[in-house]
Amino acid sequence: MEKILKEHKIKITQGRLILISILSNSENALSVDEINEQLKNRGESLDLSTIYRNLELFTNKGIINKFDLGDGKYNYVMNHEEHKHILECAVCHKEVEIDCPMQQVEQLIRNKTGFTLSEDTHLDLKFQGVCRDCTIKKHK
Amino acid sequence: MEKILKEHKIKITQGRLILISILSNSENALSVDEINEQLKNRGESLDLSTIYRNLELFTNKGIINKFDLGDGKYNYVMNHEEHKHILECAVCHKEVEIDCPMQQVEQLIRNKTGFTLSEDTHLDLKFQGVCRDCTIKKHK
DNA sequence: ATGTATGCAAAGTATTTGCACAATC
DNA sequence: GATTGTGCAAATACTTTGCATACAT
Repeated sequence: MEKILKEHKIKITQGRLILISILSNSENALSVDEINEQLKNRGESLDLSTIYRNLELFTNKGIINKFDLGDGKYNYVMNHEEHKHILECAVCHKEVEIDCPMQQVEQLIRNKTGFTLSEDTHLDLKFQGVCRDCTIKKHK
Repeated sequence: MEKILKEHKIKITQGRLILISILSNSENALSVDEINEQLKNRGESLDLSTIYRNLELFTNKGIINKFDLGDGKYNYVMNHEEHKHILECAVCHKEVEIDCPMQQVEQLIRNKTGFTLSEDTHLDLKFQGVCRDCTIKKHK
């Protein structure tokens, strides 16, 4: 657990270690409520503001991802797949890089159906698109 | 606009017609704030509670979709692609049907990058997965 | 010792709900 | 005319922020 924090140059505190541990041990995206429950289960406690502040820190560092799974609040998961995809505009050929959006889709599907997608589901995803500028020009 | 409401057996009111009209005229997912702005632009007004109640109604009827685009609130779009995908468990071959999750991905990408994905991006999406029961058995 | 993290209390934002009145079929 | 929708006001849920104290290096 310490390794993750060190790698991202985050000061090590008891609370952060526990948070990372809780997140690492869950395949599901966890709500703040669920994280709090798990803290209680371990006989620990952290203030809500501390939890939120650290989750935001971890999110900014790319350690975790947060998604709304349709329940009006955020759910947090370890960011296992850090790979990117390239989007190329079909008109002007400008390129943009995006984080693979499939982790969110995987969480949504897991949440709604209980199905765990196989890891390679998205590997050959090719996105085709048109950038904003070219979209605007087209409409003129 | 009336047609959509009639098709779903929703009582026609002035407010609902305007809401559907606003949503129909936007390719982007709109936040409640943005919907409210557009109401003002048209010289109309609806109470927030009315807006929320109707958006929920439309969502339940499948007329619109709501997504969080990473800004902590919901954004609402007409549900253009109503097609489903079949998820088959690789172990027990149970099947589950899910709404195509790509509309949310498209909105996320449009929101973050300005790119509009081509409509056929997702047509040949094949999801492979394992259902909850079989996942649990595997871990035993 | 310095800088950063935490807890507490309060505030902010998005959304929901109860109820009386108004609009629709 | 009976039922359903709306506005208003208040409540709820989630998340954020300010500040004084505590912790980590």
